[in-house]
Amino acid sequence: MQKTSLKIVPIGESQSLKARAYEAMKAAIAAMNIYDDTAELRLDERDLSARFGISRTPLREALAQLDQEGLVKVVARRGIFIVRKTKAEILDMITTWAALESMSARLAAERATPEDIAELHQLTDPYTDVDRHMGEYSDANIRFHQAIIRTGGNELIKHITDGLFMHVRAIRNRTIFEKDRAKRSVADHKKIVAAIEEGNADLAEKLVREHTLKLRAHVEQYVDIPS
Amino acid sequence: MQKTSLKIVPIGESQSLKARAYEAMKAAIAAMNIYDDTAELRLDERDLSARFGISRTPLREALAQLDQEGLVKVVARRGIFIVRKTKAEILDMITTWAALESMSARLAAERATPEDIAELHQLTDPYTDVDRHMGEYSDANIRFHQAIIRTGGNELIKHITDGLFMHVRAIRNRTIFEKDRAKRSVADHKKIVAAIEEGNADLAEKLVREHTLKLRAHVEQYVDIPS
DNA sequence: CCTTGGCATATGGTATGCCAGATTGCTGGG
DNA sequence: CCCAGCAATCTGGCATACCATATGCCAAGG
Repeated sequence: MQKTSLKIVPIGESQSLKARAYEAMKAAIAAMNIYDDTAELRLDERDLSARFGISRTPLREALAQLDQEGLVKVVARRGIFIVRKTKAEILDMITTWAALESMSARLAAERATPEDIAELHQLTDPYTDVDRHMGEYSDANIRFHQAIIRTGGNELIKHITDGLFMHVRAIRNRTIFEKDRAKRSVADHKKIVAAIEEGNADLAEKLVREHTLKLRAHVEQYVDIPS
Repeated sequence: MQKTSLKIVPIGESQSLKARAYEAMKAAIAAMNIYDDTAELRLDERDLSARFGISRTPLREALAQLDQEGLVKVVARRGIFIVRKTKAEILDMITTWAALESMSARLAAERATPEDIAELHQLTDPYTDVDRHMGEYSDANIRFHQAIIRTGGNELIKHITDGLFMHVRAIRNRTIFEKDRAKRSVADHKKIVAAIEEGNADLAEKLVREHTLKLRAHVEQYVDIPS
């Protein structure tokens, strides 16, 4: 090991235009909260490439990826459309999330470090009196679920849930604002942290699964997804 | 109803070159059983486009999708490489599969029709005397797991597992040929079918999870993945 | 005023050519 | 004989031009 080694860490972050277009598109779609407004969901290749200042080729490659990912749908000679999931698809997403996060909770119970536990506490404990922190809790709630997945340490699960994140976030944000749900959510979270902390994998998995399936049932019954 | 009505051709749908290139590439990769031979894993855009008889543009879009899917990795000015998963990634895949299939088993237990049950039996019962049917069983084994997922009825889970399928299939095929594992596999499958048949969701989920995690443990301990 | 056929236009699909970075191999100096 | 250095070449990235079809407007015919 050289003592004078430079920390070159080539951050010379000059990604390809394709990659940048992909990120930019994804961020733009995420920022528009697909399910709230009645926003325009039609896109135009030429317009986008002009606004990004690039040619259509790299943009089209980015769109092909977003298509593969299900965020967008390109229809020949018709246009490019931001995909709005149907209610059935959203329920499937929540179920899938339940499967993946509950498995992560199982893994987390087996391998969480004290730092991981501390983080989970930090995302839960301050909200015992949830009424006073509604604004923040919505965010903490989401970060809590991501923390469990991260603690589980399965990169593939993280990758897949990242793809679902945009949609699930929109749903969680929409449903958490009923006071009762927030209160029960916090209570659930505390039990989950406790189970992980004591290394009870079966219990942690079960609690997370039931917590998320509760959300699923709620959405199925009460939430109206415009189509 | 006119007697001389035209038999209008259904659709006459010709896919885009991009879509066809995508399918062709995927099939080609699947057919080469990535983990067995020491096959060439470098590809060349120009060569491929020439062999497909198309230009580079649609091919590149297909490759961008395969990249997004993780099947292929394109490196600027270096080449395109078929991705060989590392052992850690394969273990993550099996774990993810366990999460998704066990959730599917839970759903299956709640909604399986008599036809679904019959199919599961058909993929299990004939192999009680597994020694006599090793060749077929390897295939039936895989179809069994896919049948559970299909019966679960969650399209997203099906889509995700389809993406993992190529890799998981290679692993299952490689590990099933130890007679003891095959025998225990059949026994596990029978219990799973029974649990689904009697609508015991908790049990079905647990059995599937443990079945697949058993595979994970086996792979972790005994299978060597060349890198 | 309604129907109908065609033309203009919009929009994604494909082909092609050039660019720049990376690789490879040859050559000339040591 | 070895190796540094340069140049030809390989390879993916990007831009541009052209193609094919879906839509919509409009005019001609009834």
